[in-house]
Amino acid sequence: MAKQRLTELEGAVLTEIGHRGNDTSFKVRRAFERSPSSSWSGSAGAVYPAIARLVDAGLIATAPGDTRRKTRLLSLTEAGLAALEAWFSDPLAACSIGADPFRLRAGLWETLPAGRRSEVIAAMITTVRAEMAKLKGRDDLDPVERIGNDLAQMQQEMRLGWLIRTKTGRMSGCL
Amino acid sequence: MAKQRLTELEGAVLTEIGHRGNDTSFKVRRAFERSPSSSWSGSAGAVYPAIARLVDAGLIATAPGDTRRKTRLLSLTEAGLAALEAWFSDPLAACSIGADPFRLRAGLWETLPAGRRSEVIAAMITTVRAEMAKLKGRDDLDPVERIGNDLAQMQQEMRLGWLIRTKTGRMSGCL
DNA sequence: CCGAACATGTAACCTGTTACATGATTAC
DNA sequence: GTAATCATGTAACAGGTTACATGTTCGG
Repeated sequence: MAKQRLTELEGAVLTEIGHRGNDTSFKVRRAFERSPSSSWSGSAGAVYPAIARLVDAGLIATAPGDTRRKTRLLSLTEAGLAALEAWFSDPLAACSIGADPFRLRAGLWETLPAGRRSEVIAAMITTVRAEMAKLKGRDDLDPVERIGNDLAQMQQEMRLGWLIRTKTGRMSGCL
Repeated sequence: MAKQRLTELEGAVLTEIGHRGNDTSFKVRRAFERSPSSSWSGSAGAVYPAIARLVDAGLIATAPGDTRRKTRLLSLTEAGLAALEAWFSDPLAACSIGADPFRLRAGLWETLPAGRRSEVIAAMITTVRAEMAKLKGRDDLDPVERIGNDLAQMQQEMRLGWLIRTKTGRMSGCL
């Protein structure tokens, strides 16, 4: 009955329901769709089955909402709240490295010939700046999401700093 | 025949073969197993089928190696090299946000009662320091992987800074 | 000789993606 | 009225995880 360990998606679903006021499956799904992170597609085929699993595991309770639209209001059970806290308090899971597309690719840019490398680095700088502007423009965030958004901005700033250091370091060597 | 778009795993496989001297399926797999990132399991059921797909797509060429052990030596075809470069040069893919377990959880720590929150933050600080030490201890890295390792360290340093700022900020309010 | 590491793969299962299907409500 | 949004799901497919199966080579 009780789930062994929550996936990232399941933890995020419990977060949406427990701390972000998204009380229907649709709102949870839409929240993922609007997330700036590329790892959340918010596809119905992922979110609805995940919620169904969590209901089966006794972590989410359902109550009838607007009956004409057959909406189901979702809330965390006590077990769900405990599972969520266990999920987000686990240091090994929280502090692990994760999947960063930038980190995965950055080493390869150095293997390019100098001209092409400058082009690619310049394109990356432009794109990081654009992504950062998007993150800064988000203003309808609750406190929980605000912190995630701040951390995402800090990561983009870190990338930008690295790109600029790399560029100037290499360029000065080429002149 | 040609693949439409490479997944992160497929791009990483081509990287291992093209720029890290891992010329057999087993070495590629072992490289993923030893990666500090939690997103690579290096499971045979992921790596071998991925390589098979890339061979089918004409991106990887195979040559017989030690025949007794039926090893196959892998190398990138011209198409494979081009696909790899397209993969790592795409700015939108490279600069997207990715899946960060820390960012996903950090907002929730603030929802804990003060005592529990201090405990959790302290545990996170300890774990981030330990992870950072592991990253610093890795010394058998080629140039491509070295850059990825540096970026991972920078991210852990960023996390540590955030944790300490959060802790002191909150603690001073509590005193 | 025996265990660890090398070397390659498969099968069952679970999860996520894409695309489809259905229908109600709201804004113009 | 009609297009967008709300609202809930399913089916086919792709991909990853776990566990298993098989055999070789090397160090002690």
